Amino acid sequence: MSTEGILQNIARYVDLTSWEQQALSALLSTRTLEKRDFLEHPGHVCHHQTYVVQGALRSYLIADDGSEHTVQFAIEDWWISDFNSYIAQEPATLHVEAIETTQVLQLHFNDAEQLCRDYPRFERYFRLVAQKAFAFAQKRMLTNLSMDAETRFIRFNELYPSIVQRVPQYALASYLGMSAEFLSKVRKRTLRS
Amino acid sequence: MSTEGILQNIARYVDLTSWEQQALSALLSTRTLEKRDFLEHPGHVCHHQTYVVQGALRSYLIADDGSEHTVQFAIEDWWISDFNSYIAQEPATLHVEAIETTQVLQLHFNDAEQLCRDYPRFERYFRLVAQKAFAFAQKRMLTNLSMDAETRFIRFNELYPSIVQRVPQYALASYLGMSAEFLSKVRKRTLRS
DNA sequence: TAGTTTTCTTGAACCAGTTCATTTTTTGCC
DNA sequence: GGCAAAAAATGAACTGGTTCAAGAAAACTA
Repeated sequence: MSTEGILQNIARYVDLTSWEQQALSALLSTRTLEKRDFLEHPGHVCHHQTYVVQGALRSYLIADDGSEHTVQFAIEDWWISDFNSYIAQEPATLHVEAIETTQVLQLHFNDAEQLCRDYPRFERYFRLVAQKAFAFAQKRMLTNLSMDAETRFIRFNELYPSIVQRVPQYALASYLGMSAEFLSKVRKRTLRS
Repeated sequence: MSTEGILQNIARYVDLTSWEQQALSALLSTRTLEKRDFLEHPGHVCHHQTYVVQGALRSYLIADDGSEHTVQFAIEDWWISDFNSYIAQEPATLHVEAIETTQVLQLHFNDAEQLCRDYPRFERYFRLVAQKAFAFAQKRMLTNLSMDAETRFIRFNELYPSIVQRVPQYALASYLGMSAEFLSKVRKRTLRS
């Protein structure tokens, strides 16, 4: 099982002993998804946090009017879930779906909590990750509040060119808070000049 | 010094020993702000996390065109800061300003980190708080992506009526992602019916 | 490699929300 | 209580972005 990636990721935040590394590895389960397979569904409690080894996933809401709104993309080395469902262990509202063939590692909520209890370093790791995620979410909010659609696309394209390449445009549009048609026009405009 | 509130808040997440409670209390500093006083300024590193004992604060960005965008409100029993600046210890981009006379408790970044190292329960507390904050931020993002201005106001008014009462309307508008003028019209419409 | 499905593009009509300018109301303060 | 400053309301003109409908291009599938 390929846990090197995830262990390296964690090593950027905390130094795990090899015993701790083993404890984690023992709890991770591998899973492979084909494009359009779902990892989570609205109405079902999200029991796992999912780490992407290879591939790309996206979480999104389908609103009452049928429109889709992307909450998150996850490519290699990112965690994804319906996070609210995961931490509260309440029914999910989001879909988590594979954008391409994807290999993931999953950690069950109960196991993650147990790890945190048993080993302070895991508690620390998940604290630091959550804090970073929160800061990121606030930045995104601010970007959407303060910048127009074109600027939002240009920025995102600078920051995450690899996601722009790999993800369907309608999904990116719904992440950036504009219609797919408008993103198409914006791309034409900006990539021309 | 009035630390009962904050200790109760923490007790909702973890059980602190009285020794741990004392360790925290010793590190907290009280501060009183008048309306329009600033707690943080863009360009200065945000060294503290601030807990509101009594009063109301708001954090916001001033964009290049001079427009204000509210990131967060904090009333009694909430934490506030320029969170990105705080966790990365980088210069802030946000203002944190008192909306009314406000009494706060402040915890220095270094002290918070030390507490986390010394006492796993603090690490746990800050993990749980950060996770909840992240889930909240994702929900807010989704609300802004998927609902129109009027619905956003109605929802916010249902969830946080006390904030709607206490906060200037232009600040609320900039939090909800609409112009102050439009919020004024929306209010008229919805409060009439 | 033809046929099917999915995604992307394009243009025209439209509208939710903005902007600007002005007036009214509320708040604070000596 | 009276004056100044800040906040809220109001209306008219405008615009950034949406919606709808239709066609073109990619991407799968057999």
